[in-house]
Amino acid sequence: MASTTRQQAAADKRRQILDAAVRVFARQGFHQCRVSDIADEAGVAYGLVYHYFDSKEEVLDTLFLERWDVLLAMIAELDAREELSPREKLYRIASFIFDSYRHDPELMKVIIVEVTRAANSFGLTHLTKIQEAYQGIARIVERAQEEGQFHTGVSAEFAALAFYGAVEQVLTAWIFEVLPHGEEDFDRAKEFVVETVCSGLDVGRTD
Amino acid sequence: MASTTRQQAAADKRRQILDAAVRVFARQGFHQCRVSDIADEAGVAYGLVYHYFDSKEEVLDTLFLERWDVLLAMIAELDAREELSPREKLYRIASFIFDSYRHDPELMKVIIVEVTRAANSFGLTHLTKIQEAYQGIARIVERAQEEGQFHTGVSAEFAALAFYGAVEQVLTAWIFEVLPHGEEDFDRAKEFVVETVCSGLDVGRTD
DNA sequence: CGGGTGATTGACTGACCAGTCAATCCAATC
DNA sequence: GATTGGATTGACTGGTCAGTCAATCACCCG
Repeated sequence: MASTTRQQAAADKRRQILDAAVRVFARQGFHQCRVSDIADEAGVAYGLVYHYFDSKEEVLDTLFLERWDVLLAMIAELDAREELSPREKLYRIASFIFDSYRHDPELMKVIIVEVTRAANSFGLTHLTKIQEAYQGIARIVERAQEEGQFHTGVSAEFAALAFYGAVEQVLTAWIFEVLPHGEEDFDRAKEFVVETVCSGLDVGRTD
Repeated sequence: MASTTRQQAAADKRRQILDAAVRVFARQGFHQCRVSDIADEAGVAYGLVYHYFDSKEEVLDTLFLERWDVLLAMIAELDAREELSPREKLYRIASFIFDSYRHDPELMKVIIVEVTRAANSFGLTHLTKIQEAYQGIARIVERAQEEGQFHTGVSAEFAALAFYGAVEQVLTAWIFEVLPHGEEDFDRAKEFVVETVCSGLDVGRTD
């Protein structure tokens, strides 16, 4: 177990750097911070960051993928659950995303602001990964349309984009404090987004 | 009128620089391009950019505000039009934005990618302006709720965010070619976004 | 014309910072 | 207690660019 201790210590240091990076990226932004800021925040020498990562970008990269892959797995799993209504599926996706923010606002801020909404070179690197999320949502909508639970007047791709766009926009509003967000707002937001996308704003629905 | 000619020439040069900046920003991105790229594209000396603008950012600034102020005026004007249904009002806002893209995709790409979705220092500078758009849309929704045309189960702010988020997401998908966009897709997009937000995806509506 | 004012030029400077690297440390192993 | 190799250090380098500025140009007015 001796070597395990060594490996464990190394893995801990790596994580320590990643955690520090989240705080620094959230506070200053990816482009505005220096690698030395991350090292300082982690209480580690400058060069060590380059021992564990090839570049500054790879640090952000790692943070994004760690979390995004969980989302993708979650969407895929949801798609297969025949017993759930499409509305319930969308509700769970919205829940997952909003709860991710509730649980770790700094990490979600970094992911949304520096990757998902970042149209610069970096955002493009992960375009495929981001698209996978849209496509997963679109598949859920499509299936609901085939089964007659959603009407077919709107293409599934558009619907997925609209749903995801609404979620991200609310999150962005929270991140930049354009919209207040107390503890109860998280659950309201889930309901609201799903309600809007599924039932719309018009009066005269059954619901 | 001699001095007018002089002034006119100067104004033309300024515009020439702005137009070049749109192309360069759209092609390379704000942070990725150098001021010399703008000057070269405009066929003008490096220093002249600084004769007409205080900084690289002021160039982007100017491009954004020129267009965004038109949008804000349009929303405000729409809000006052008693005879239009809320659905029609939202349709016109979506139309304005999508048509702006159709008419000048490079400019809209710059505005969306480098300002509206740019959460970095620059996006924050214009947060207030961007918020004004949300608030304008929210006012339209609110008014529709008061008059019983929209149900009150969703707060007007959330609805506005969802609507704008959906529009921006579709635009972003076009910009990054995640979604194809032939000439007929513009009109489809307007319908789809408004349909989704107003009537929702559920079956069993009157419409 | 001649002087003045604003337009135009582009070389240069100063600051910044990602990534490198040679040196040092230290824990595990024999 | 000597050896080895990964972990750790931080000074340094090389390249990039925004913004400055002194010089030059061209139009206009008296």
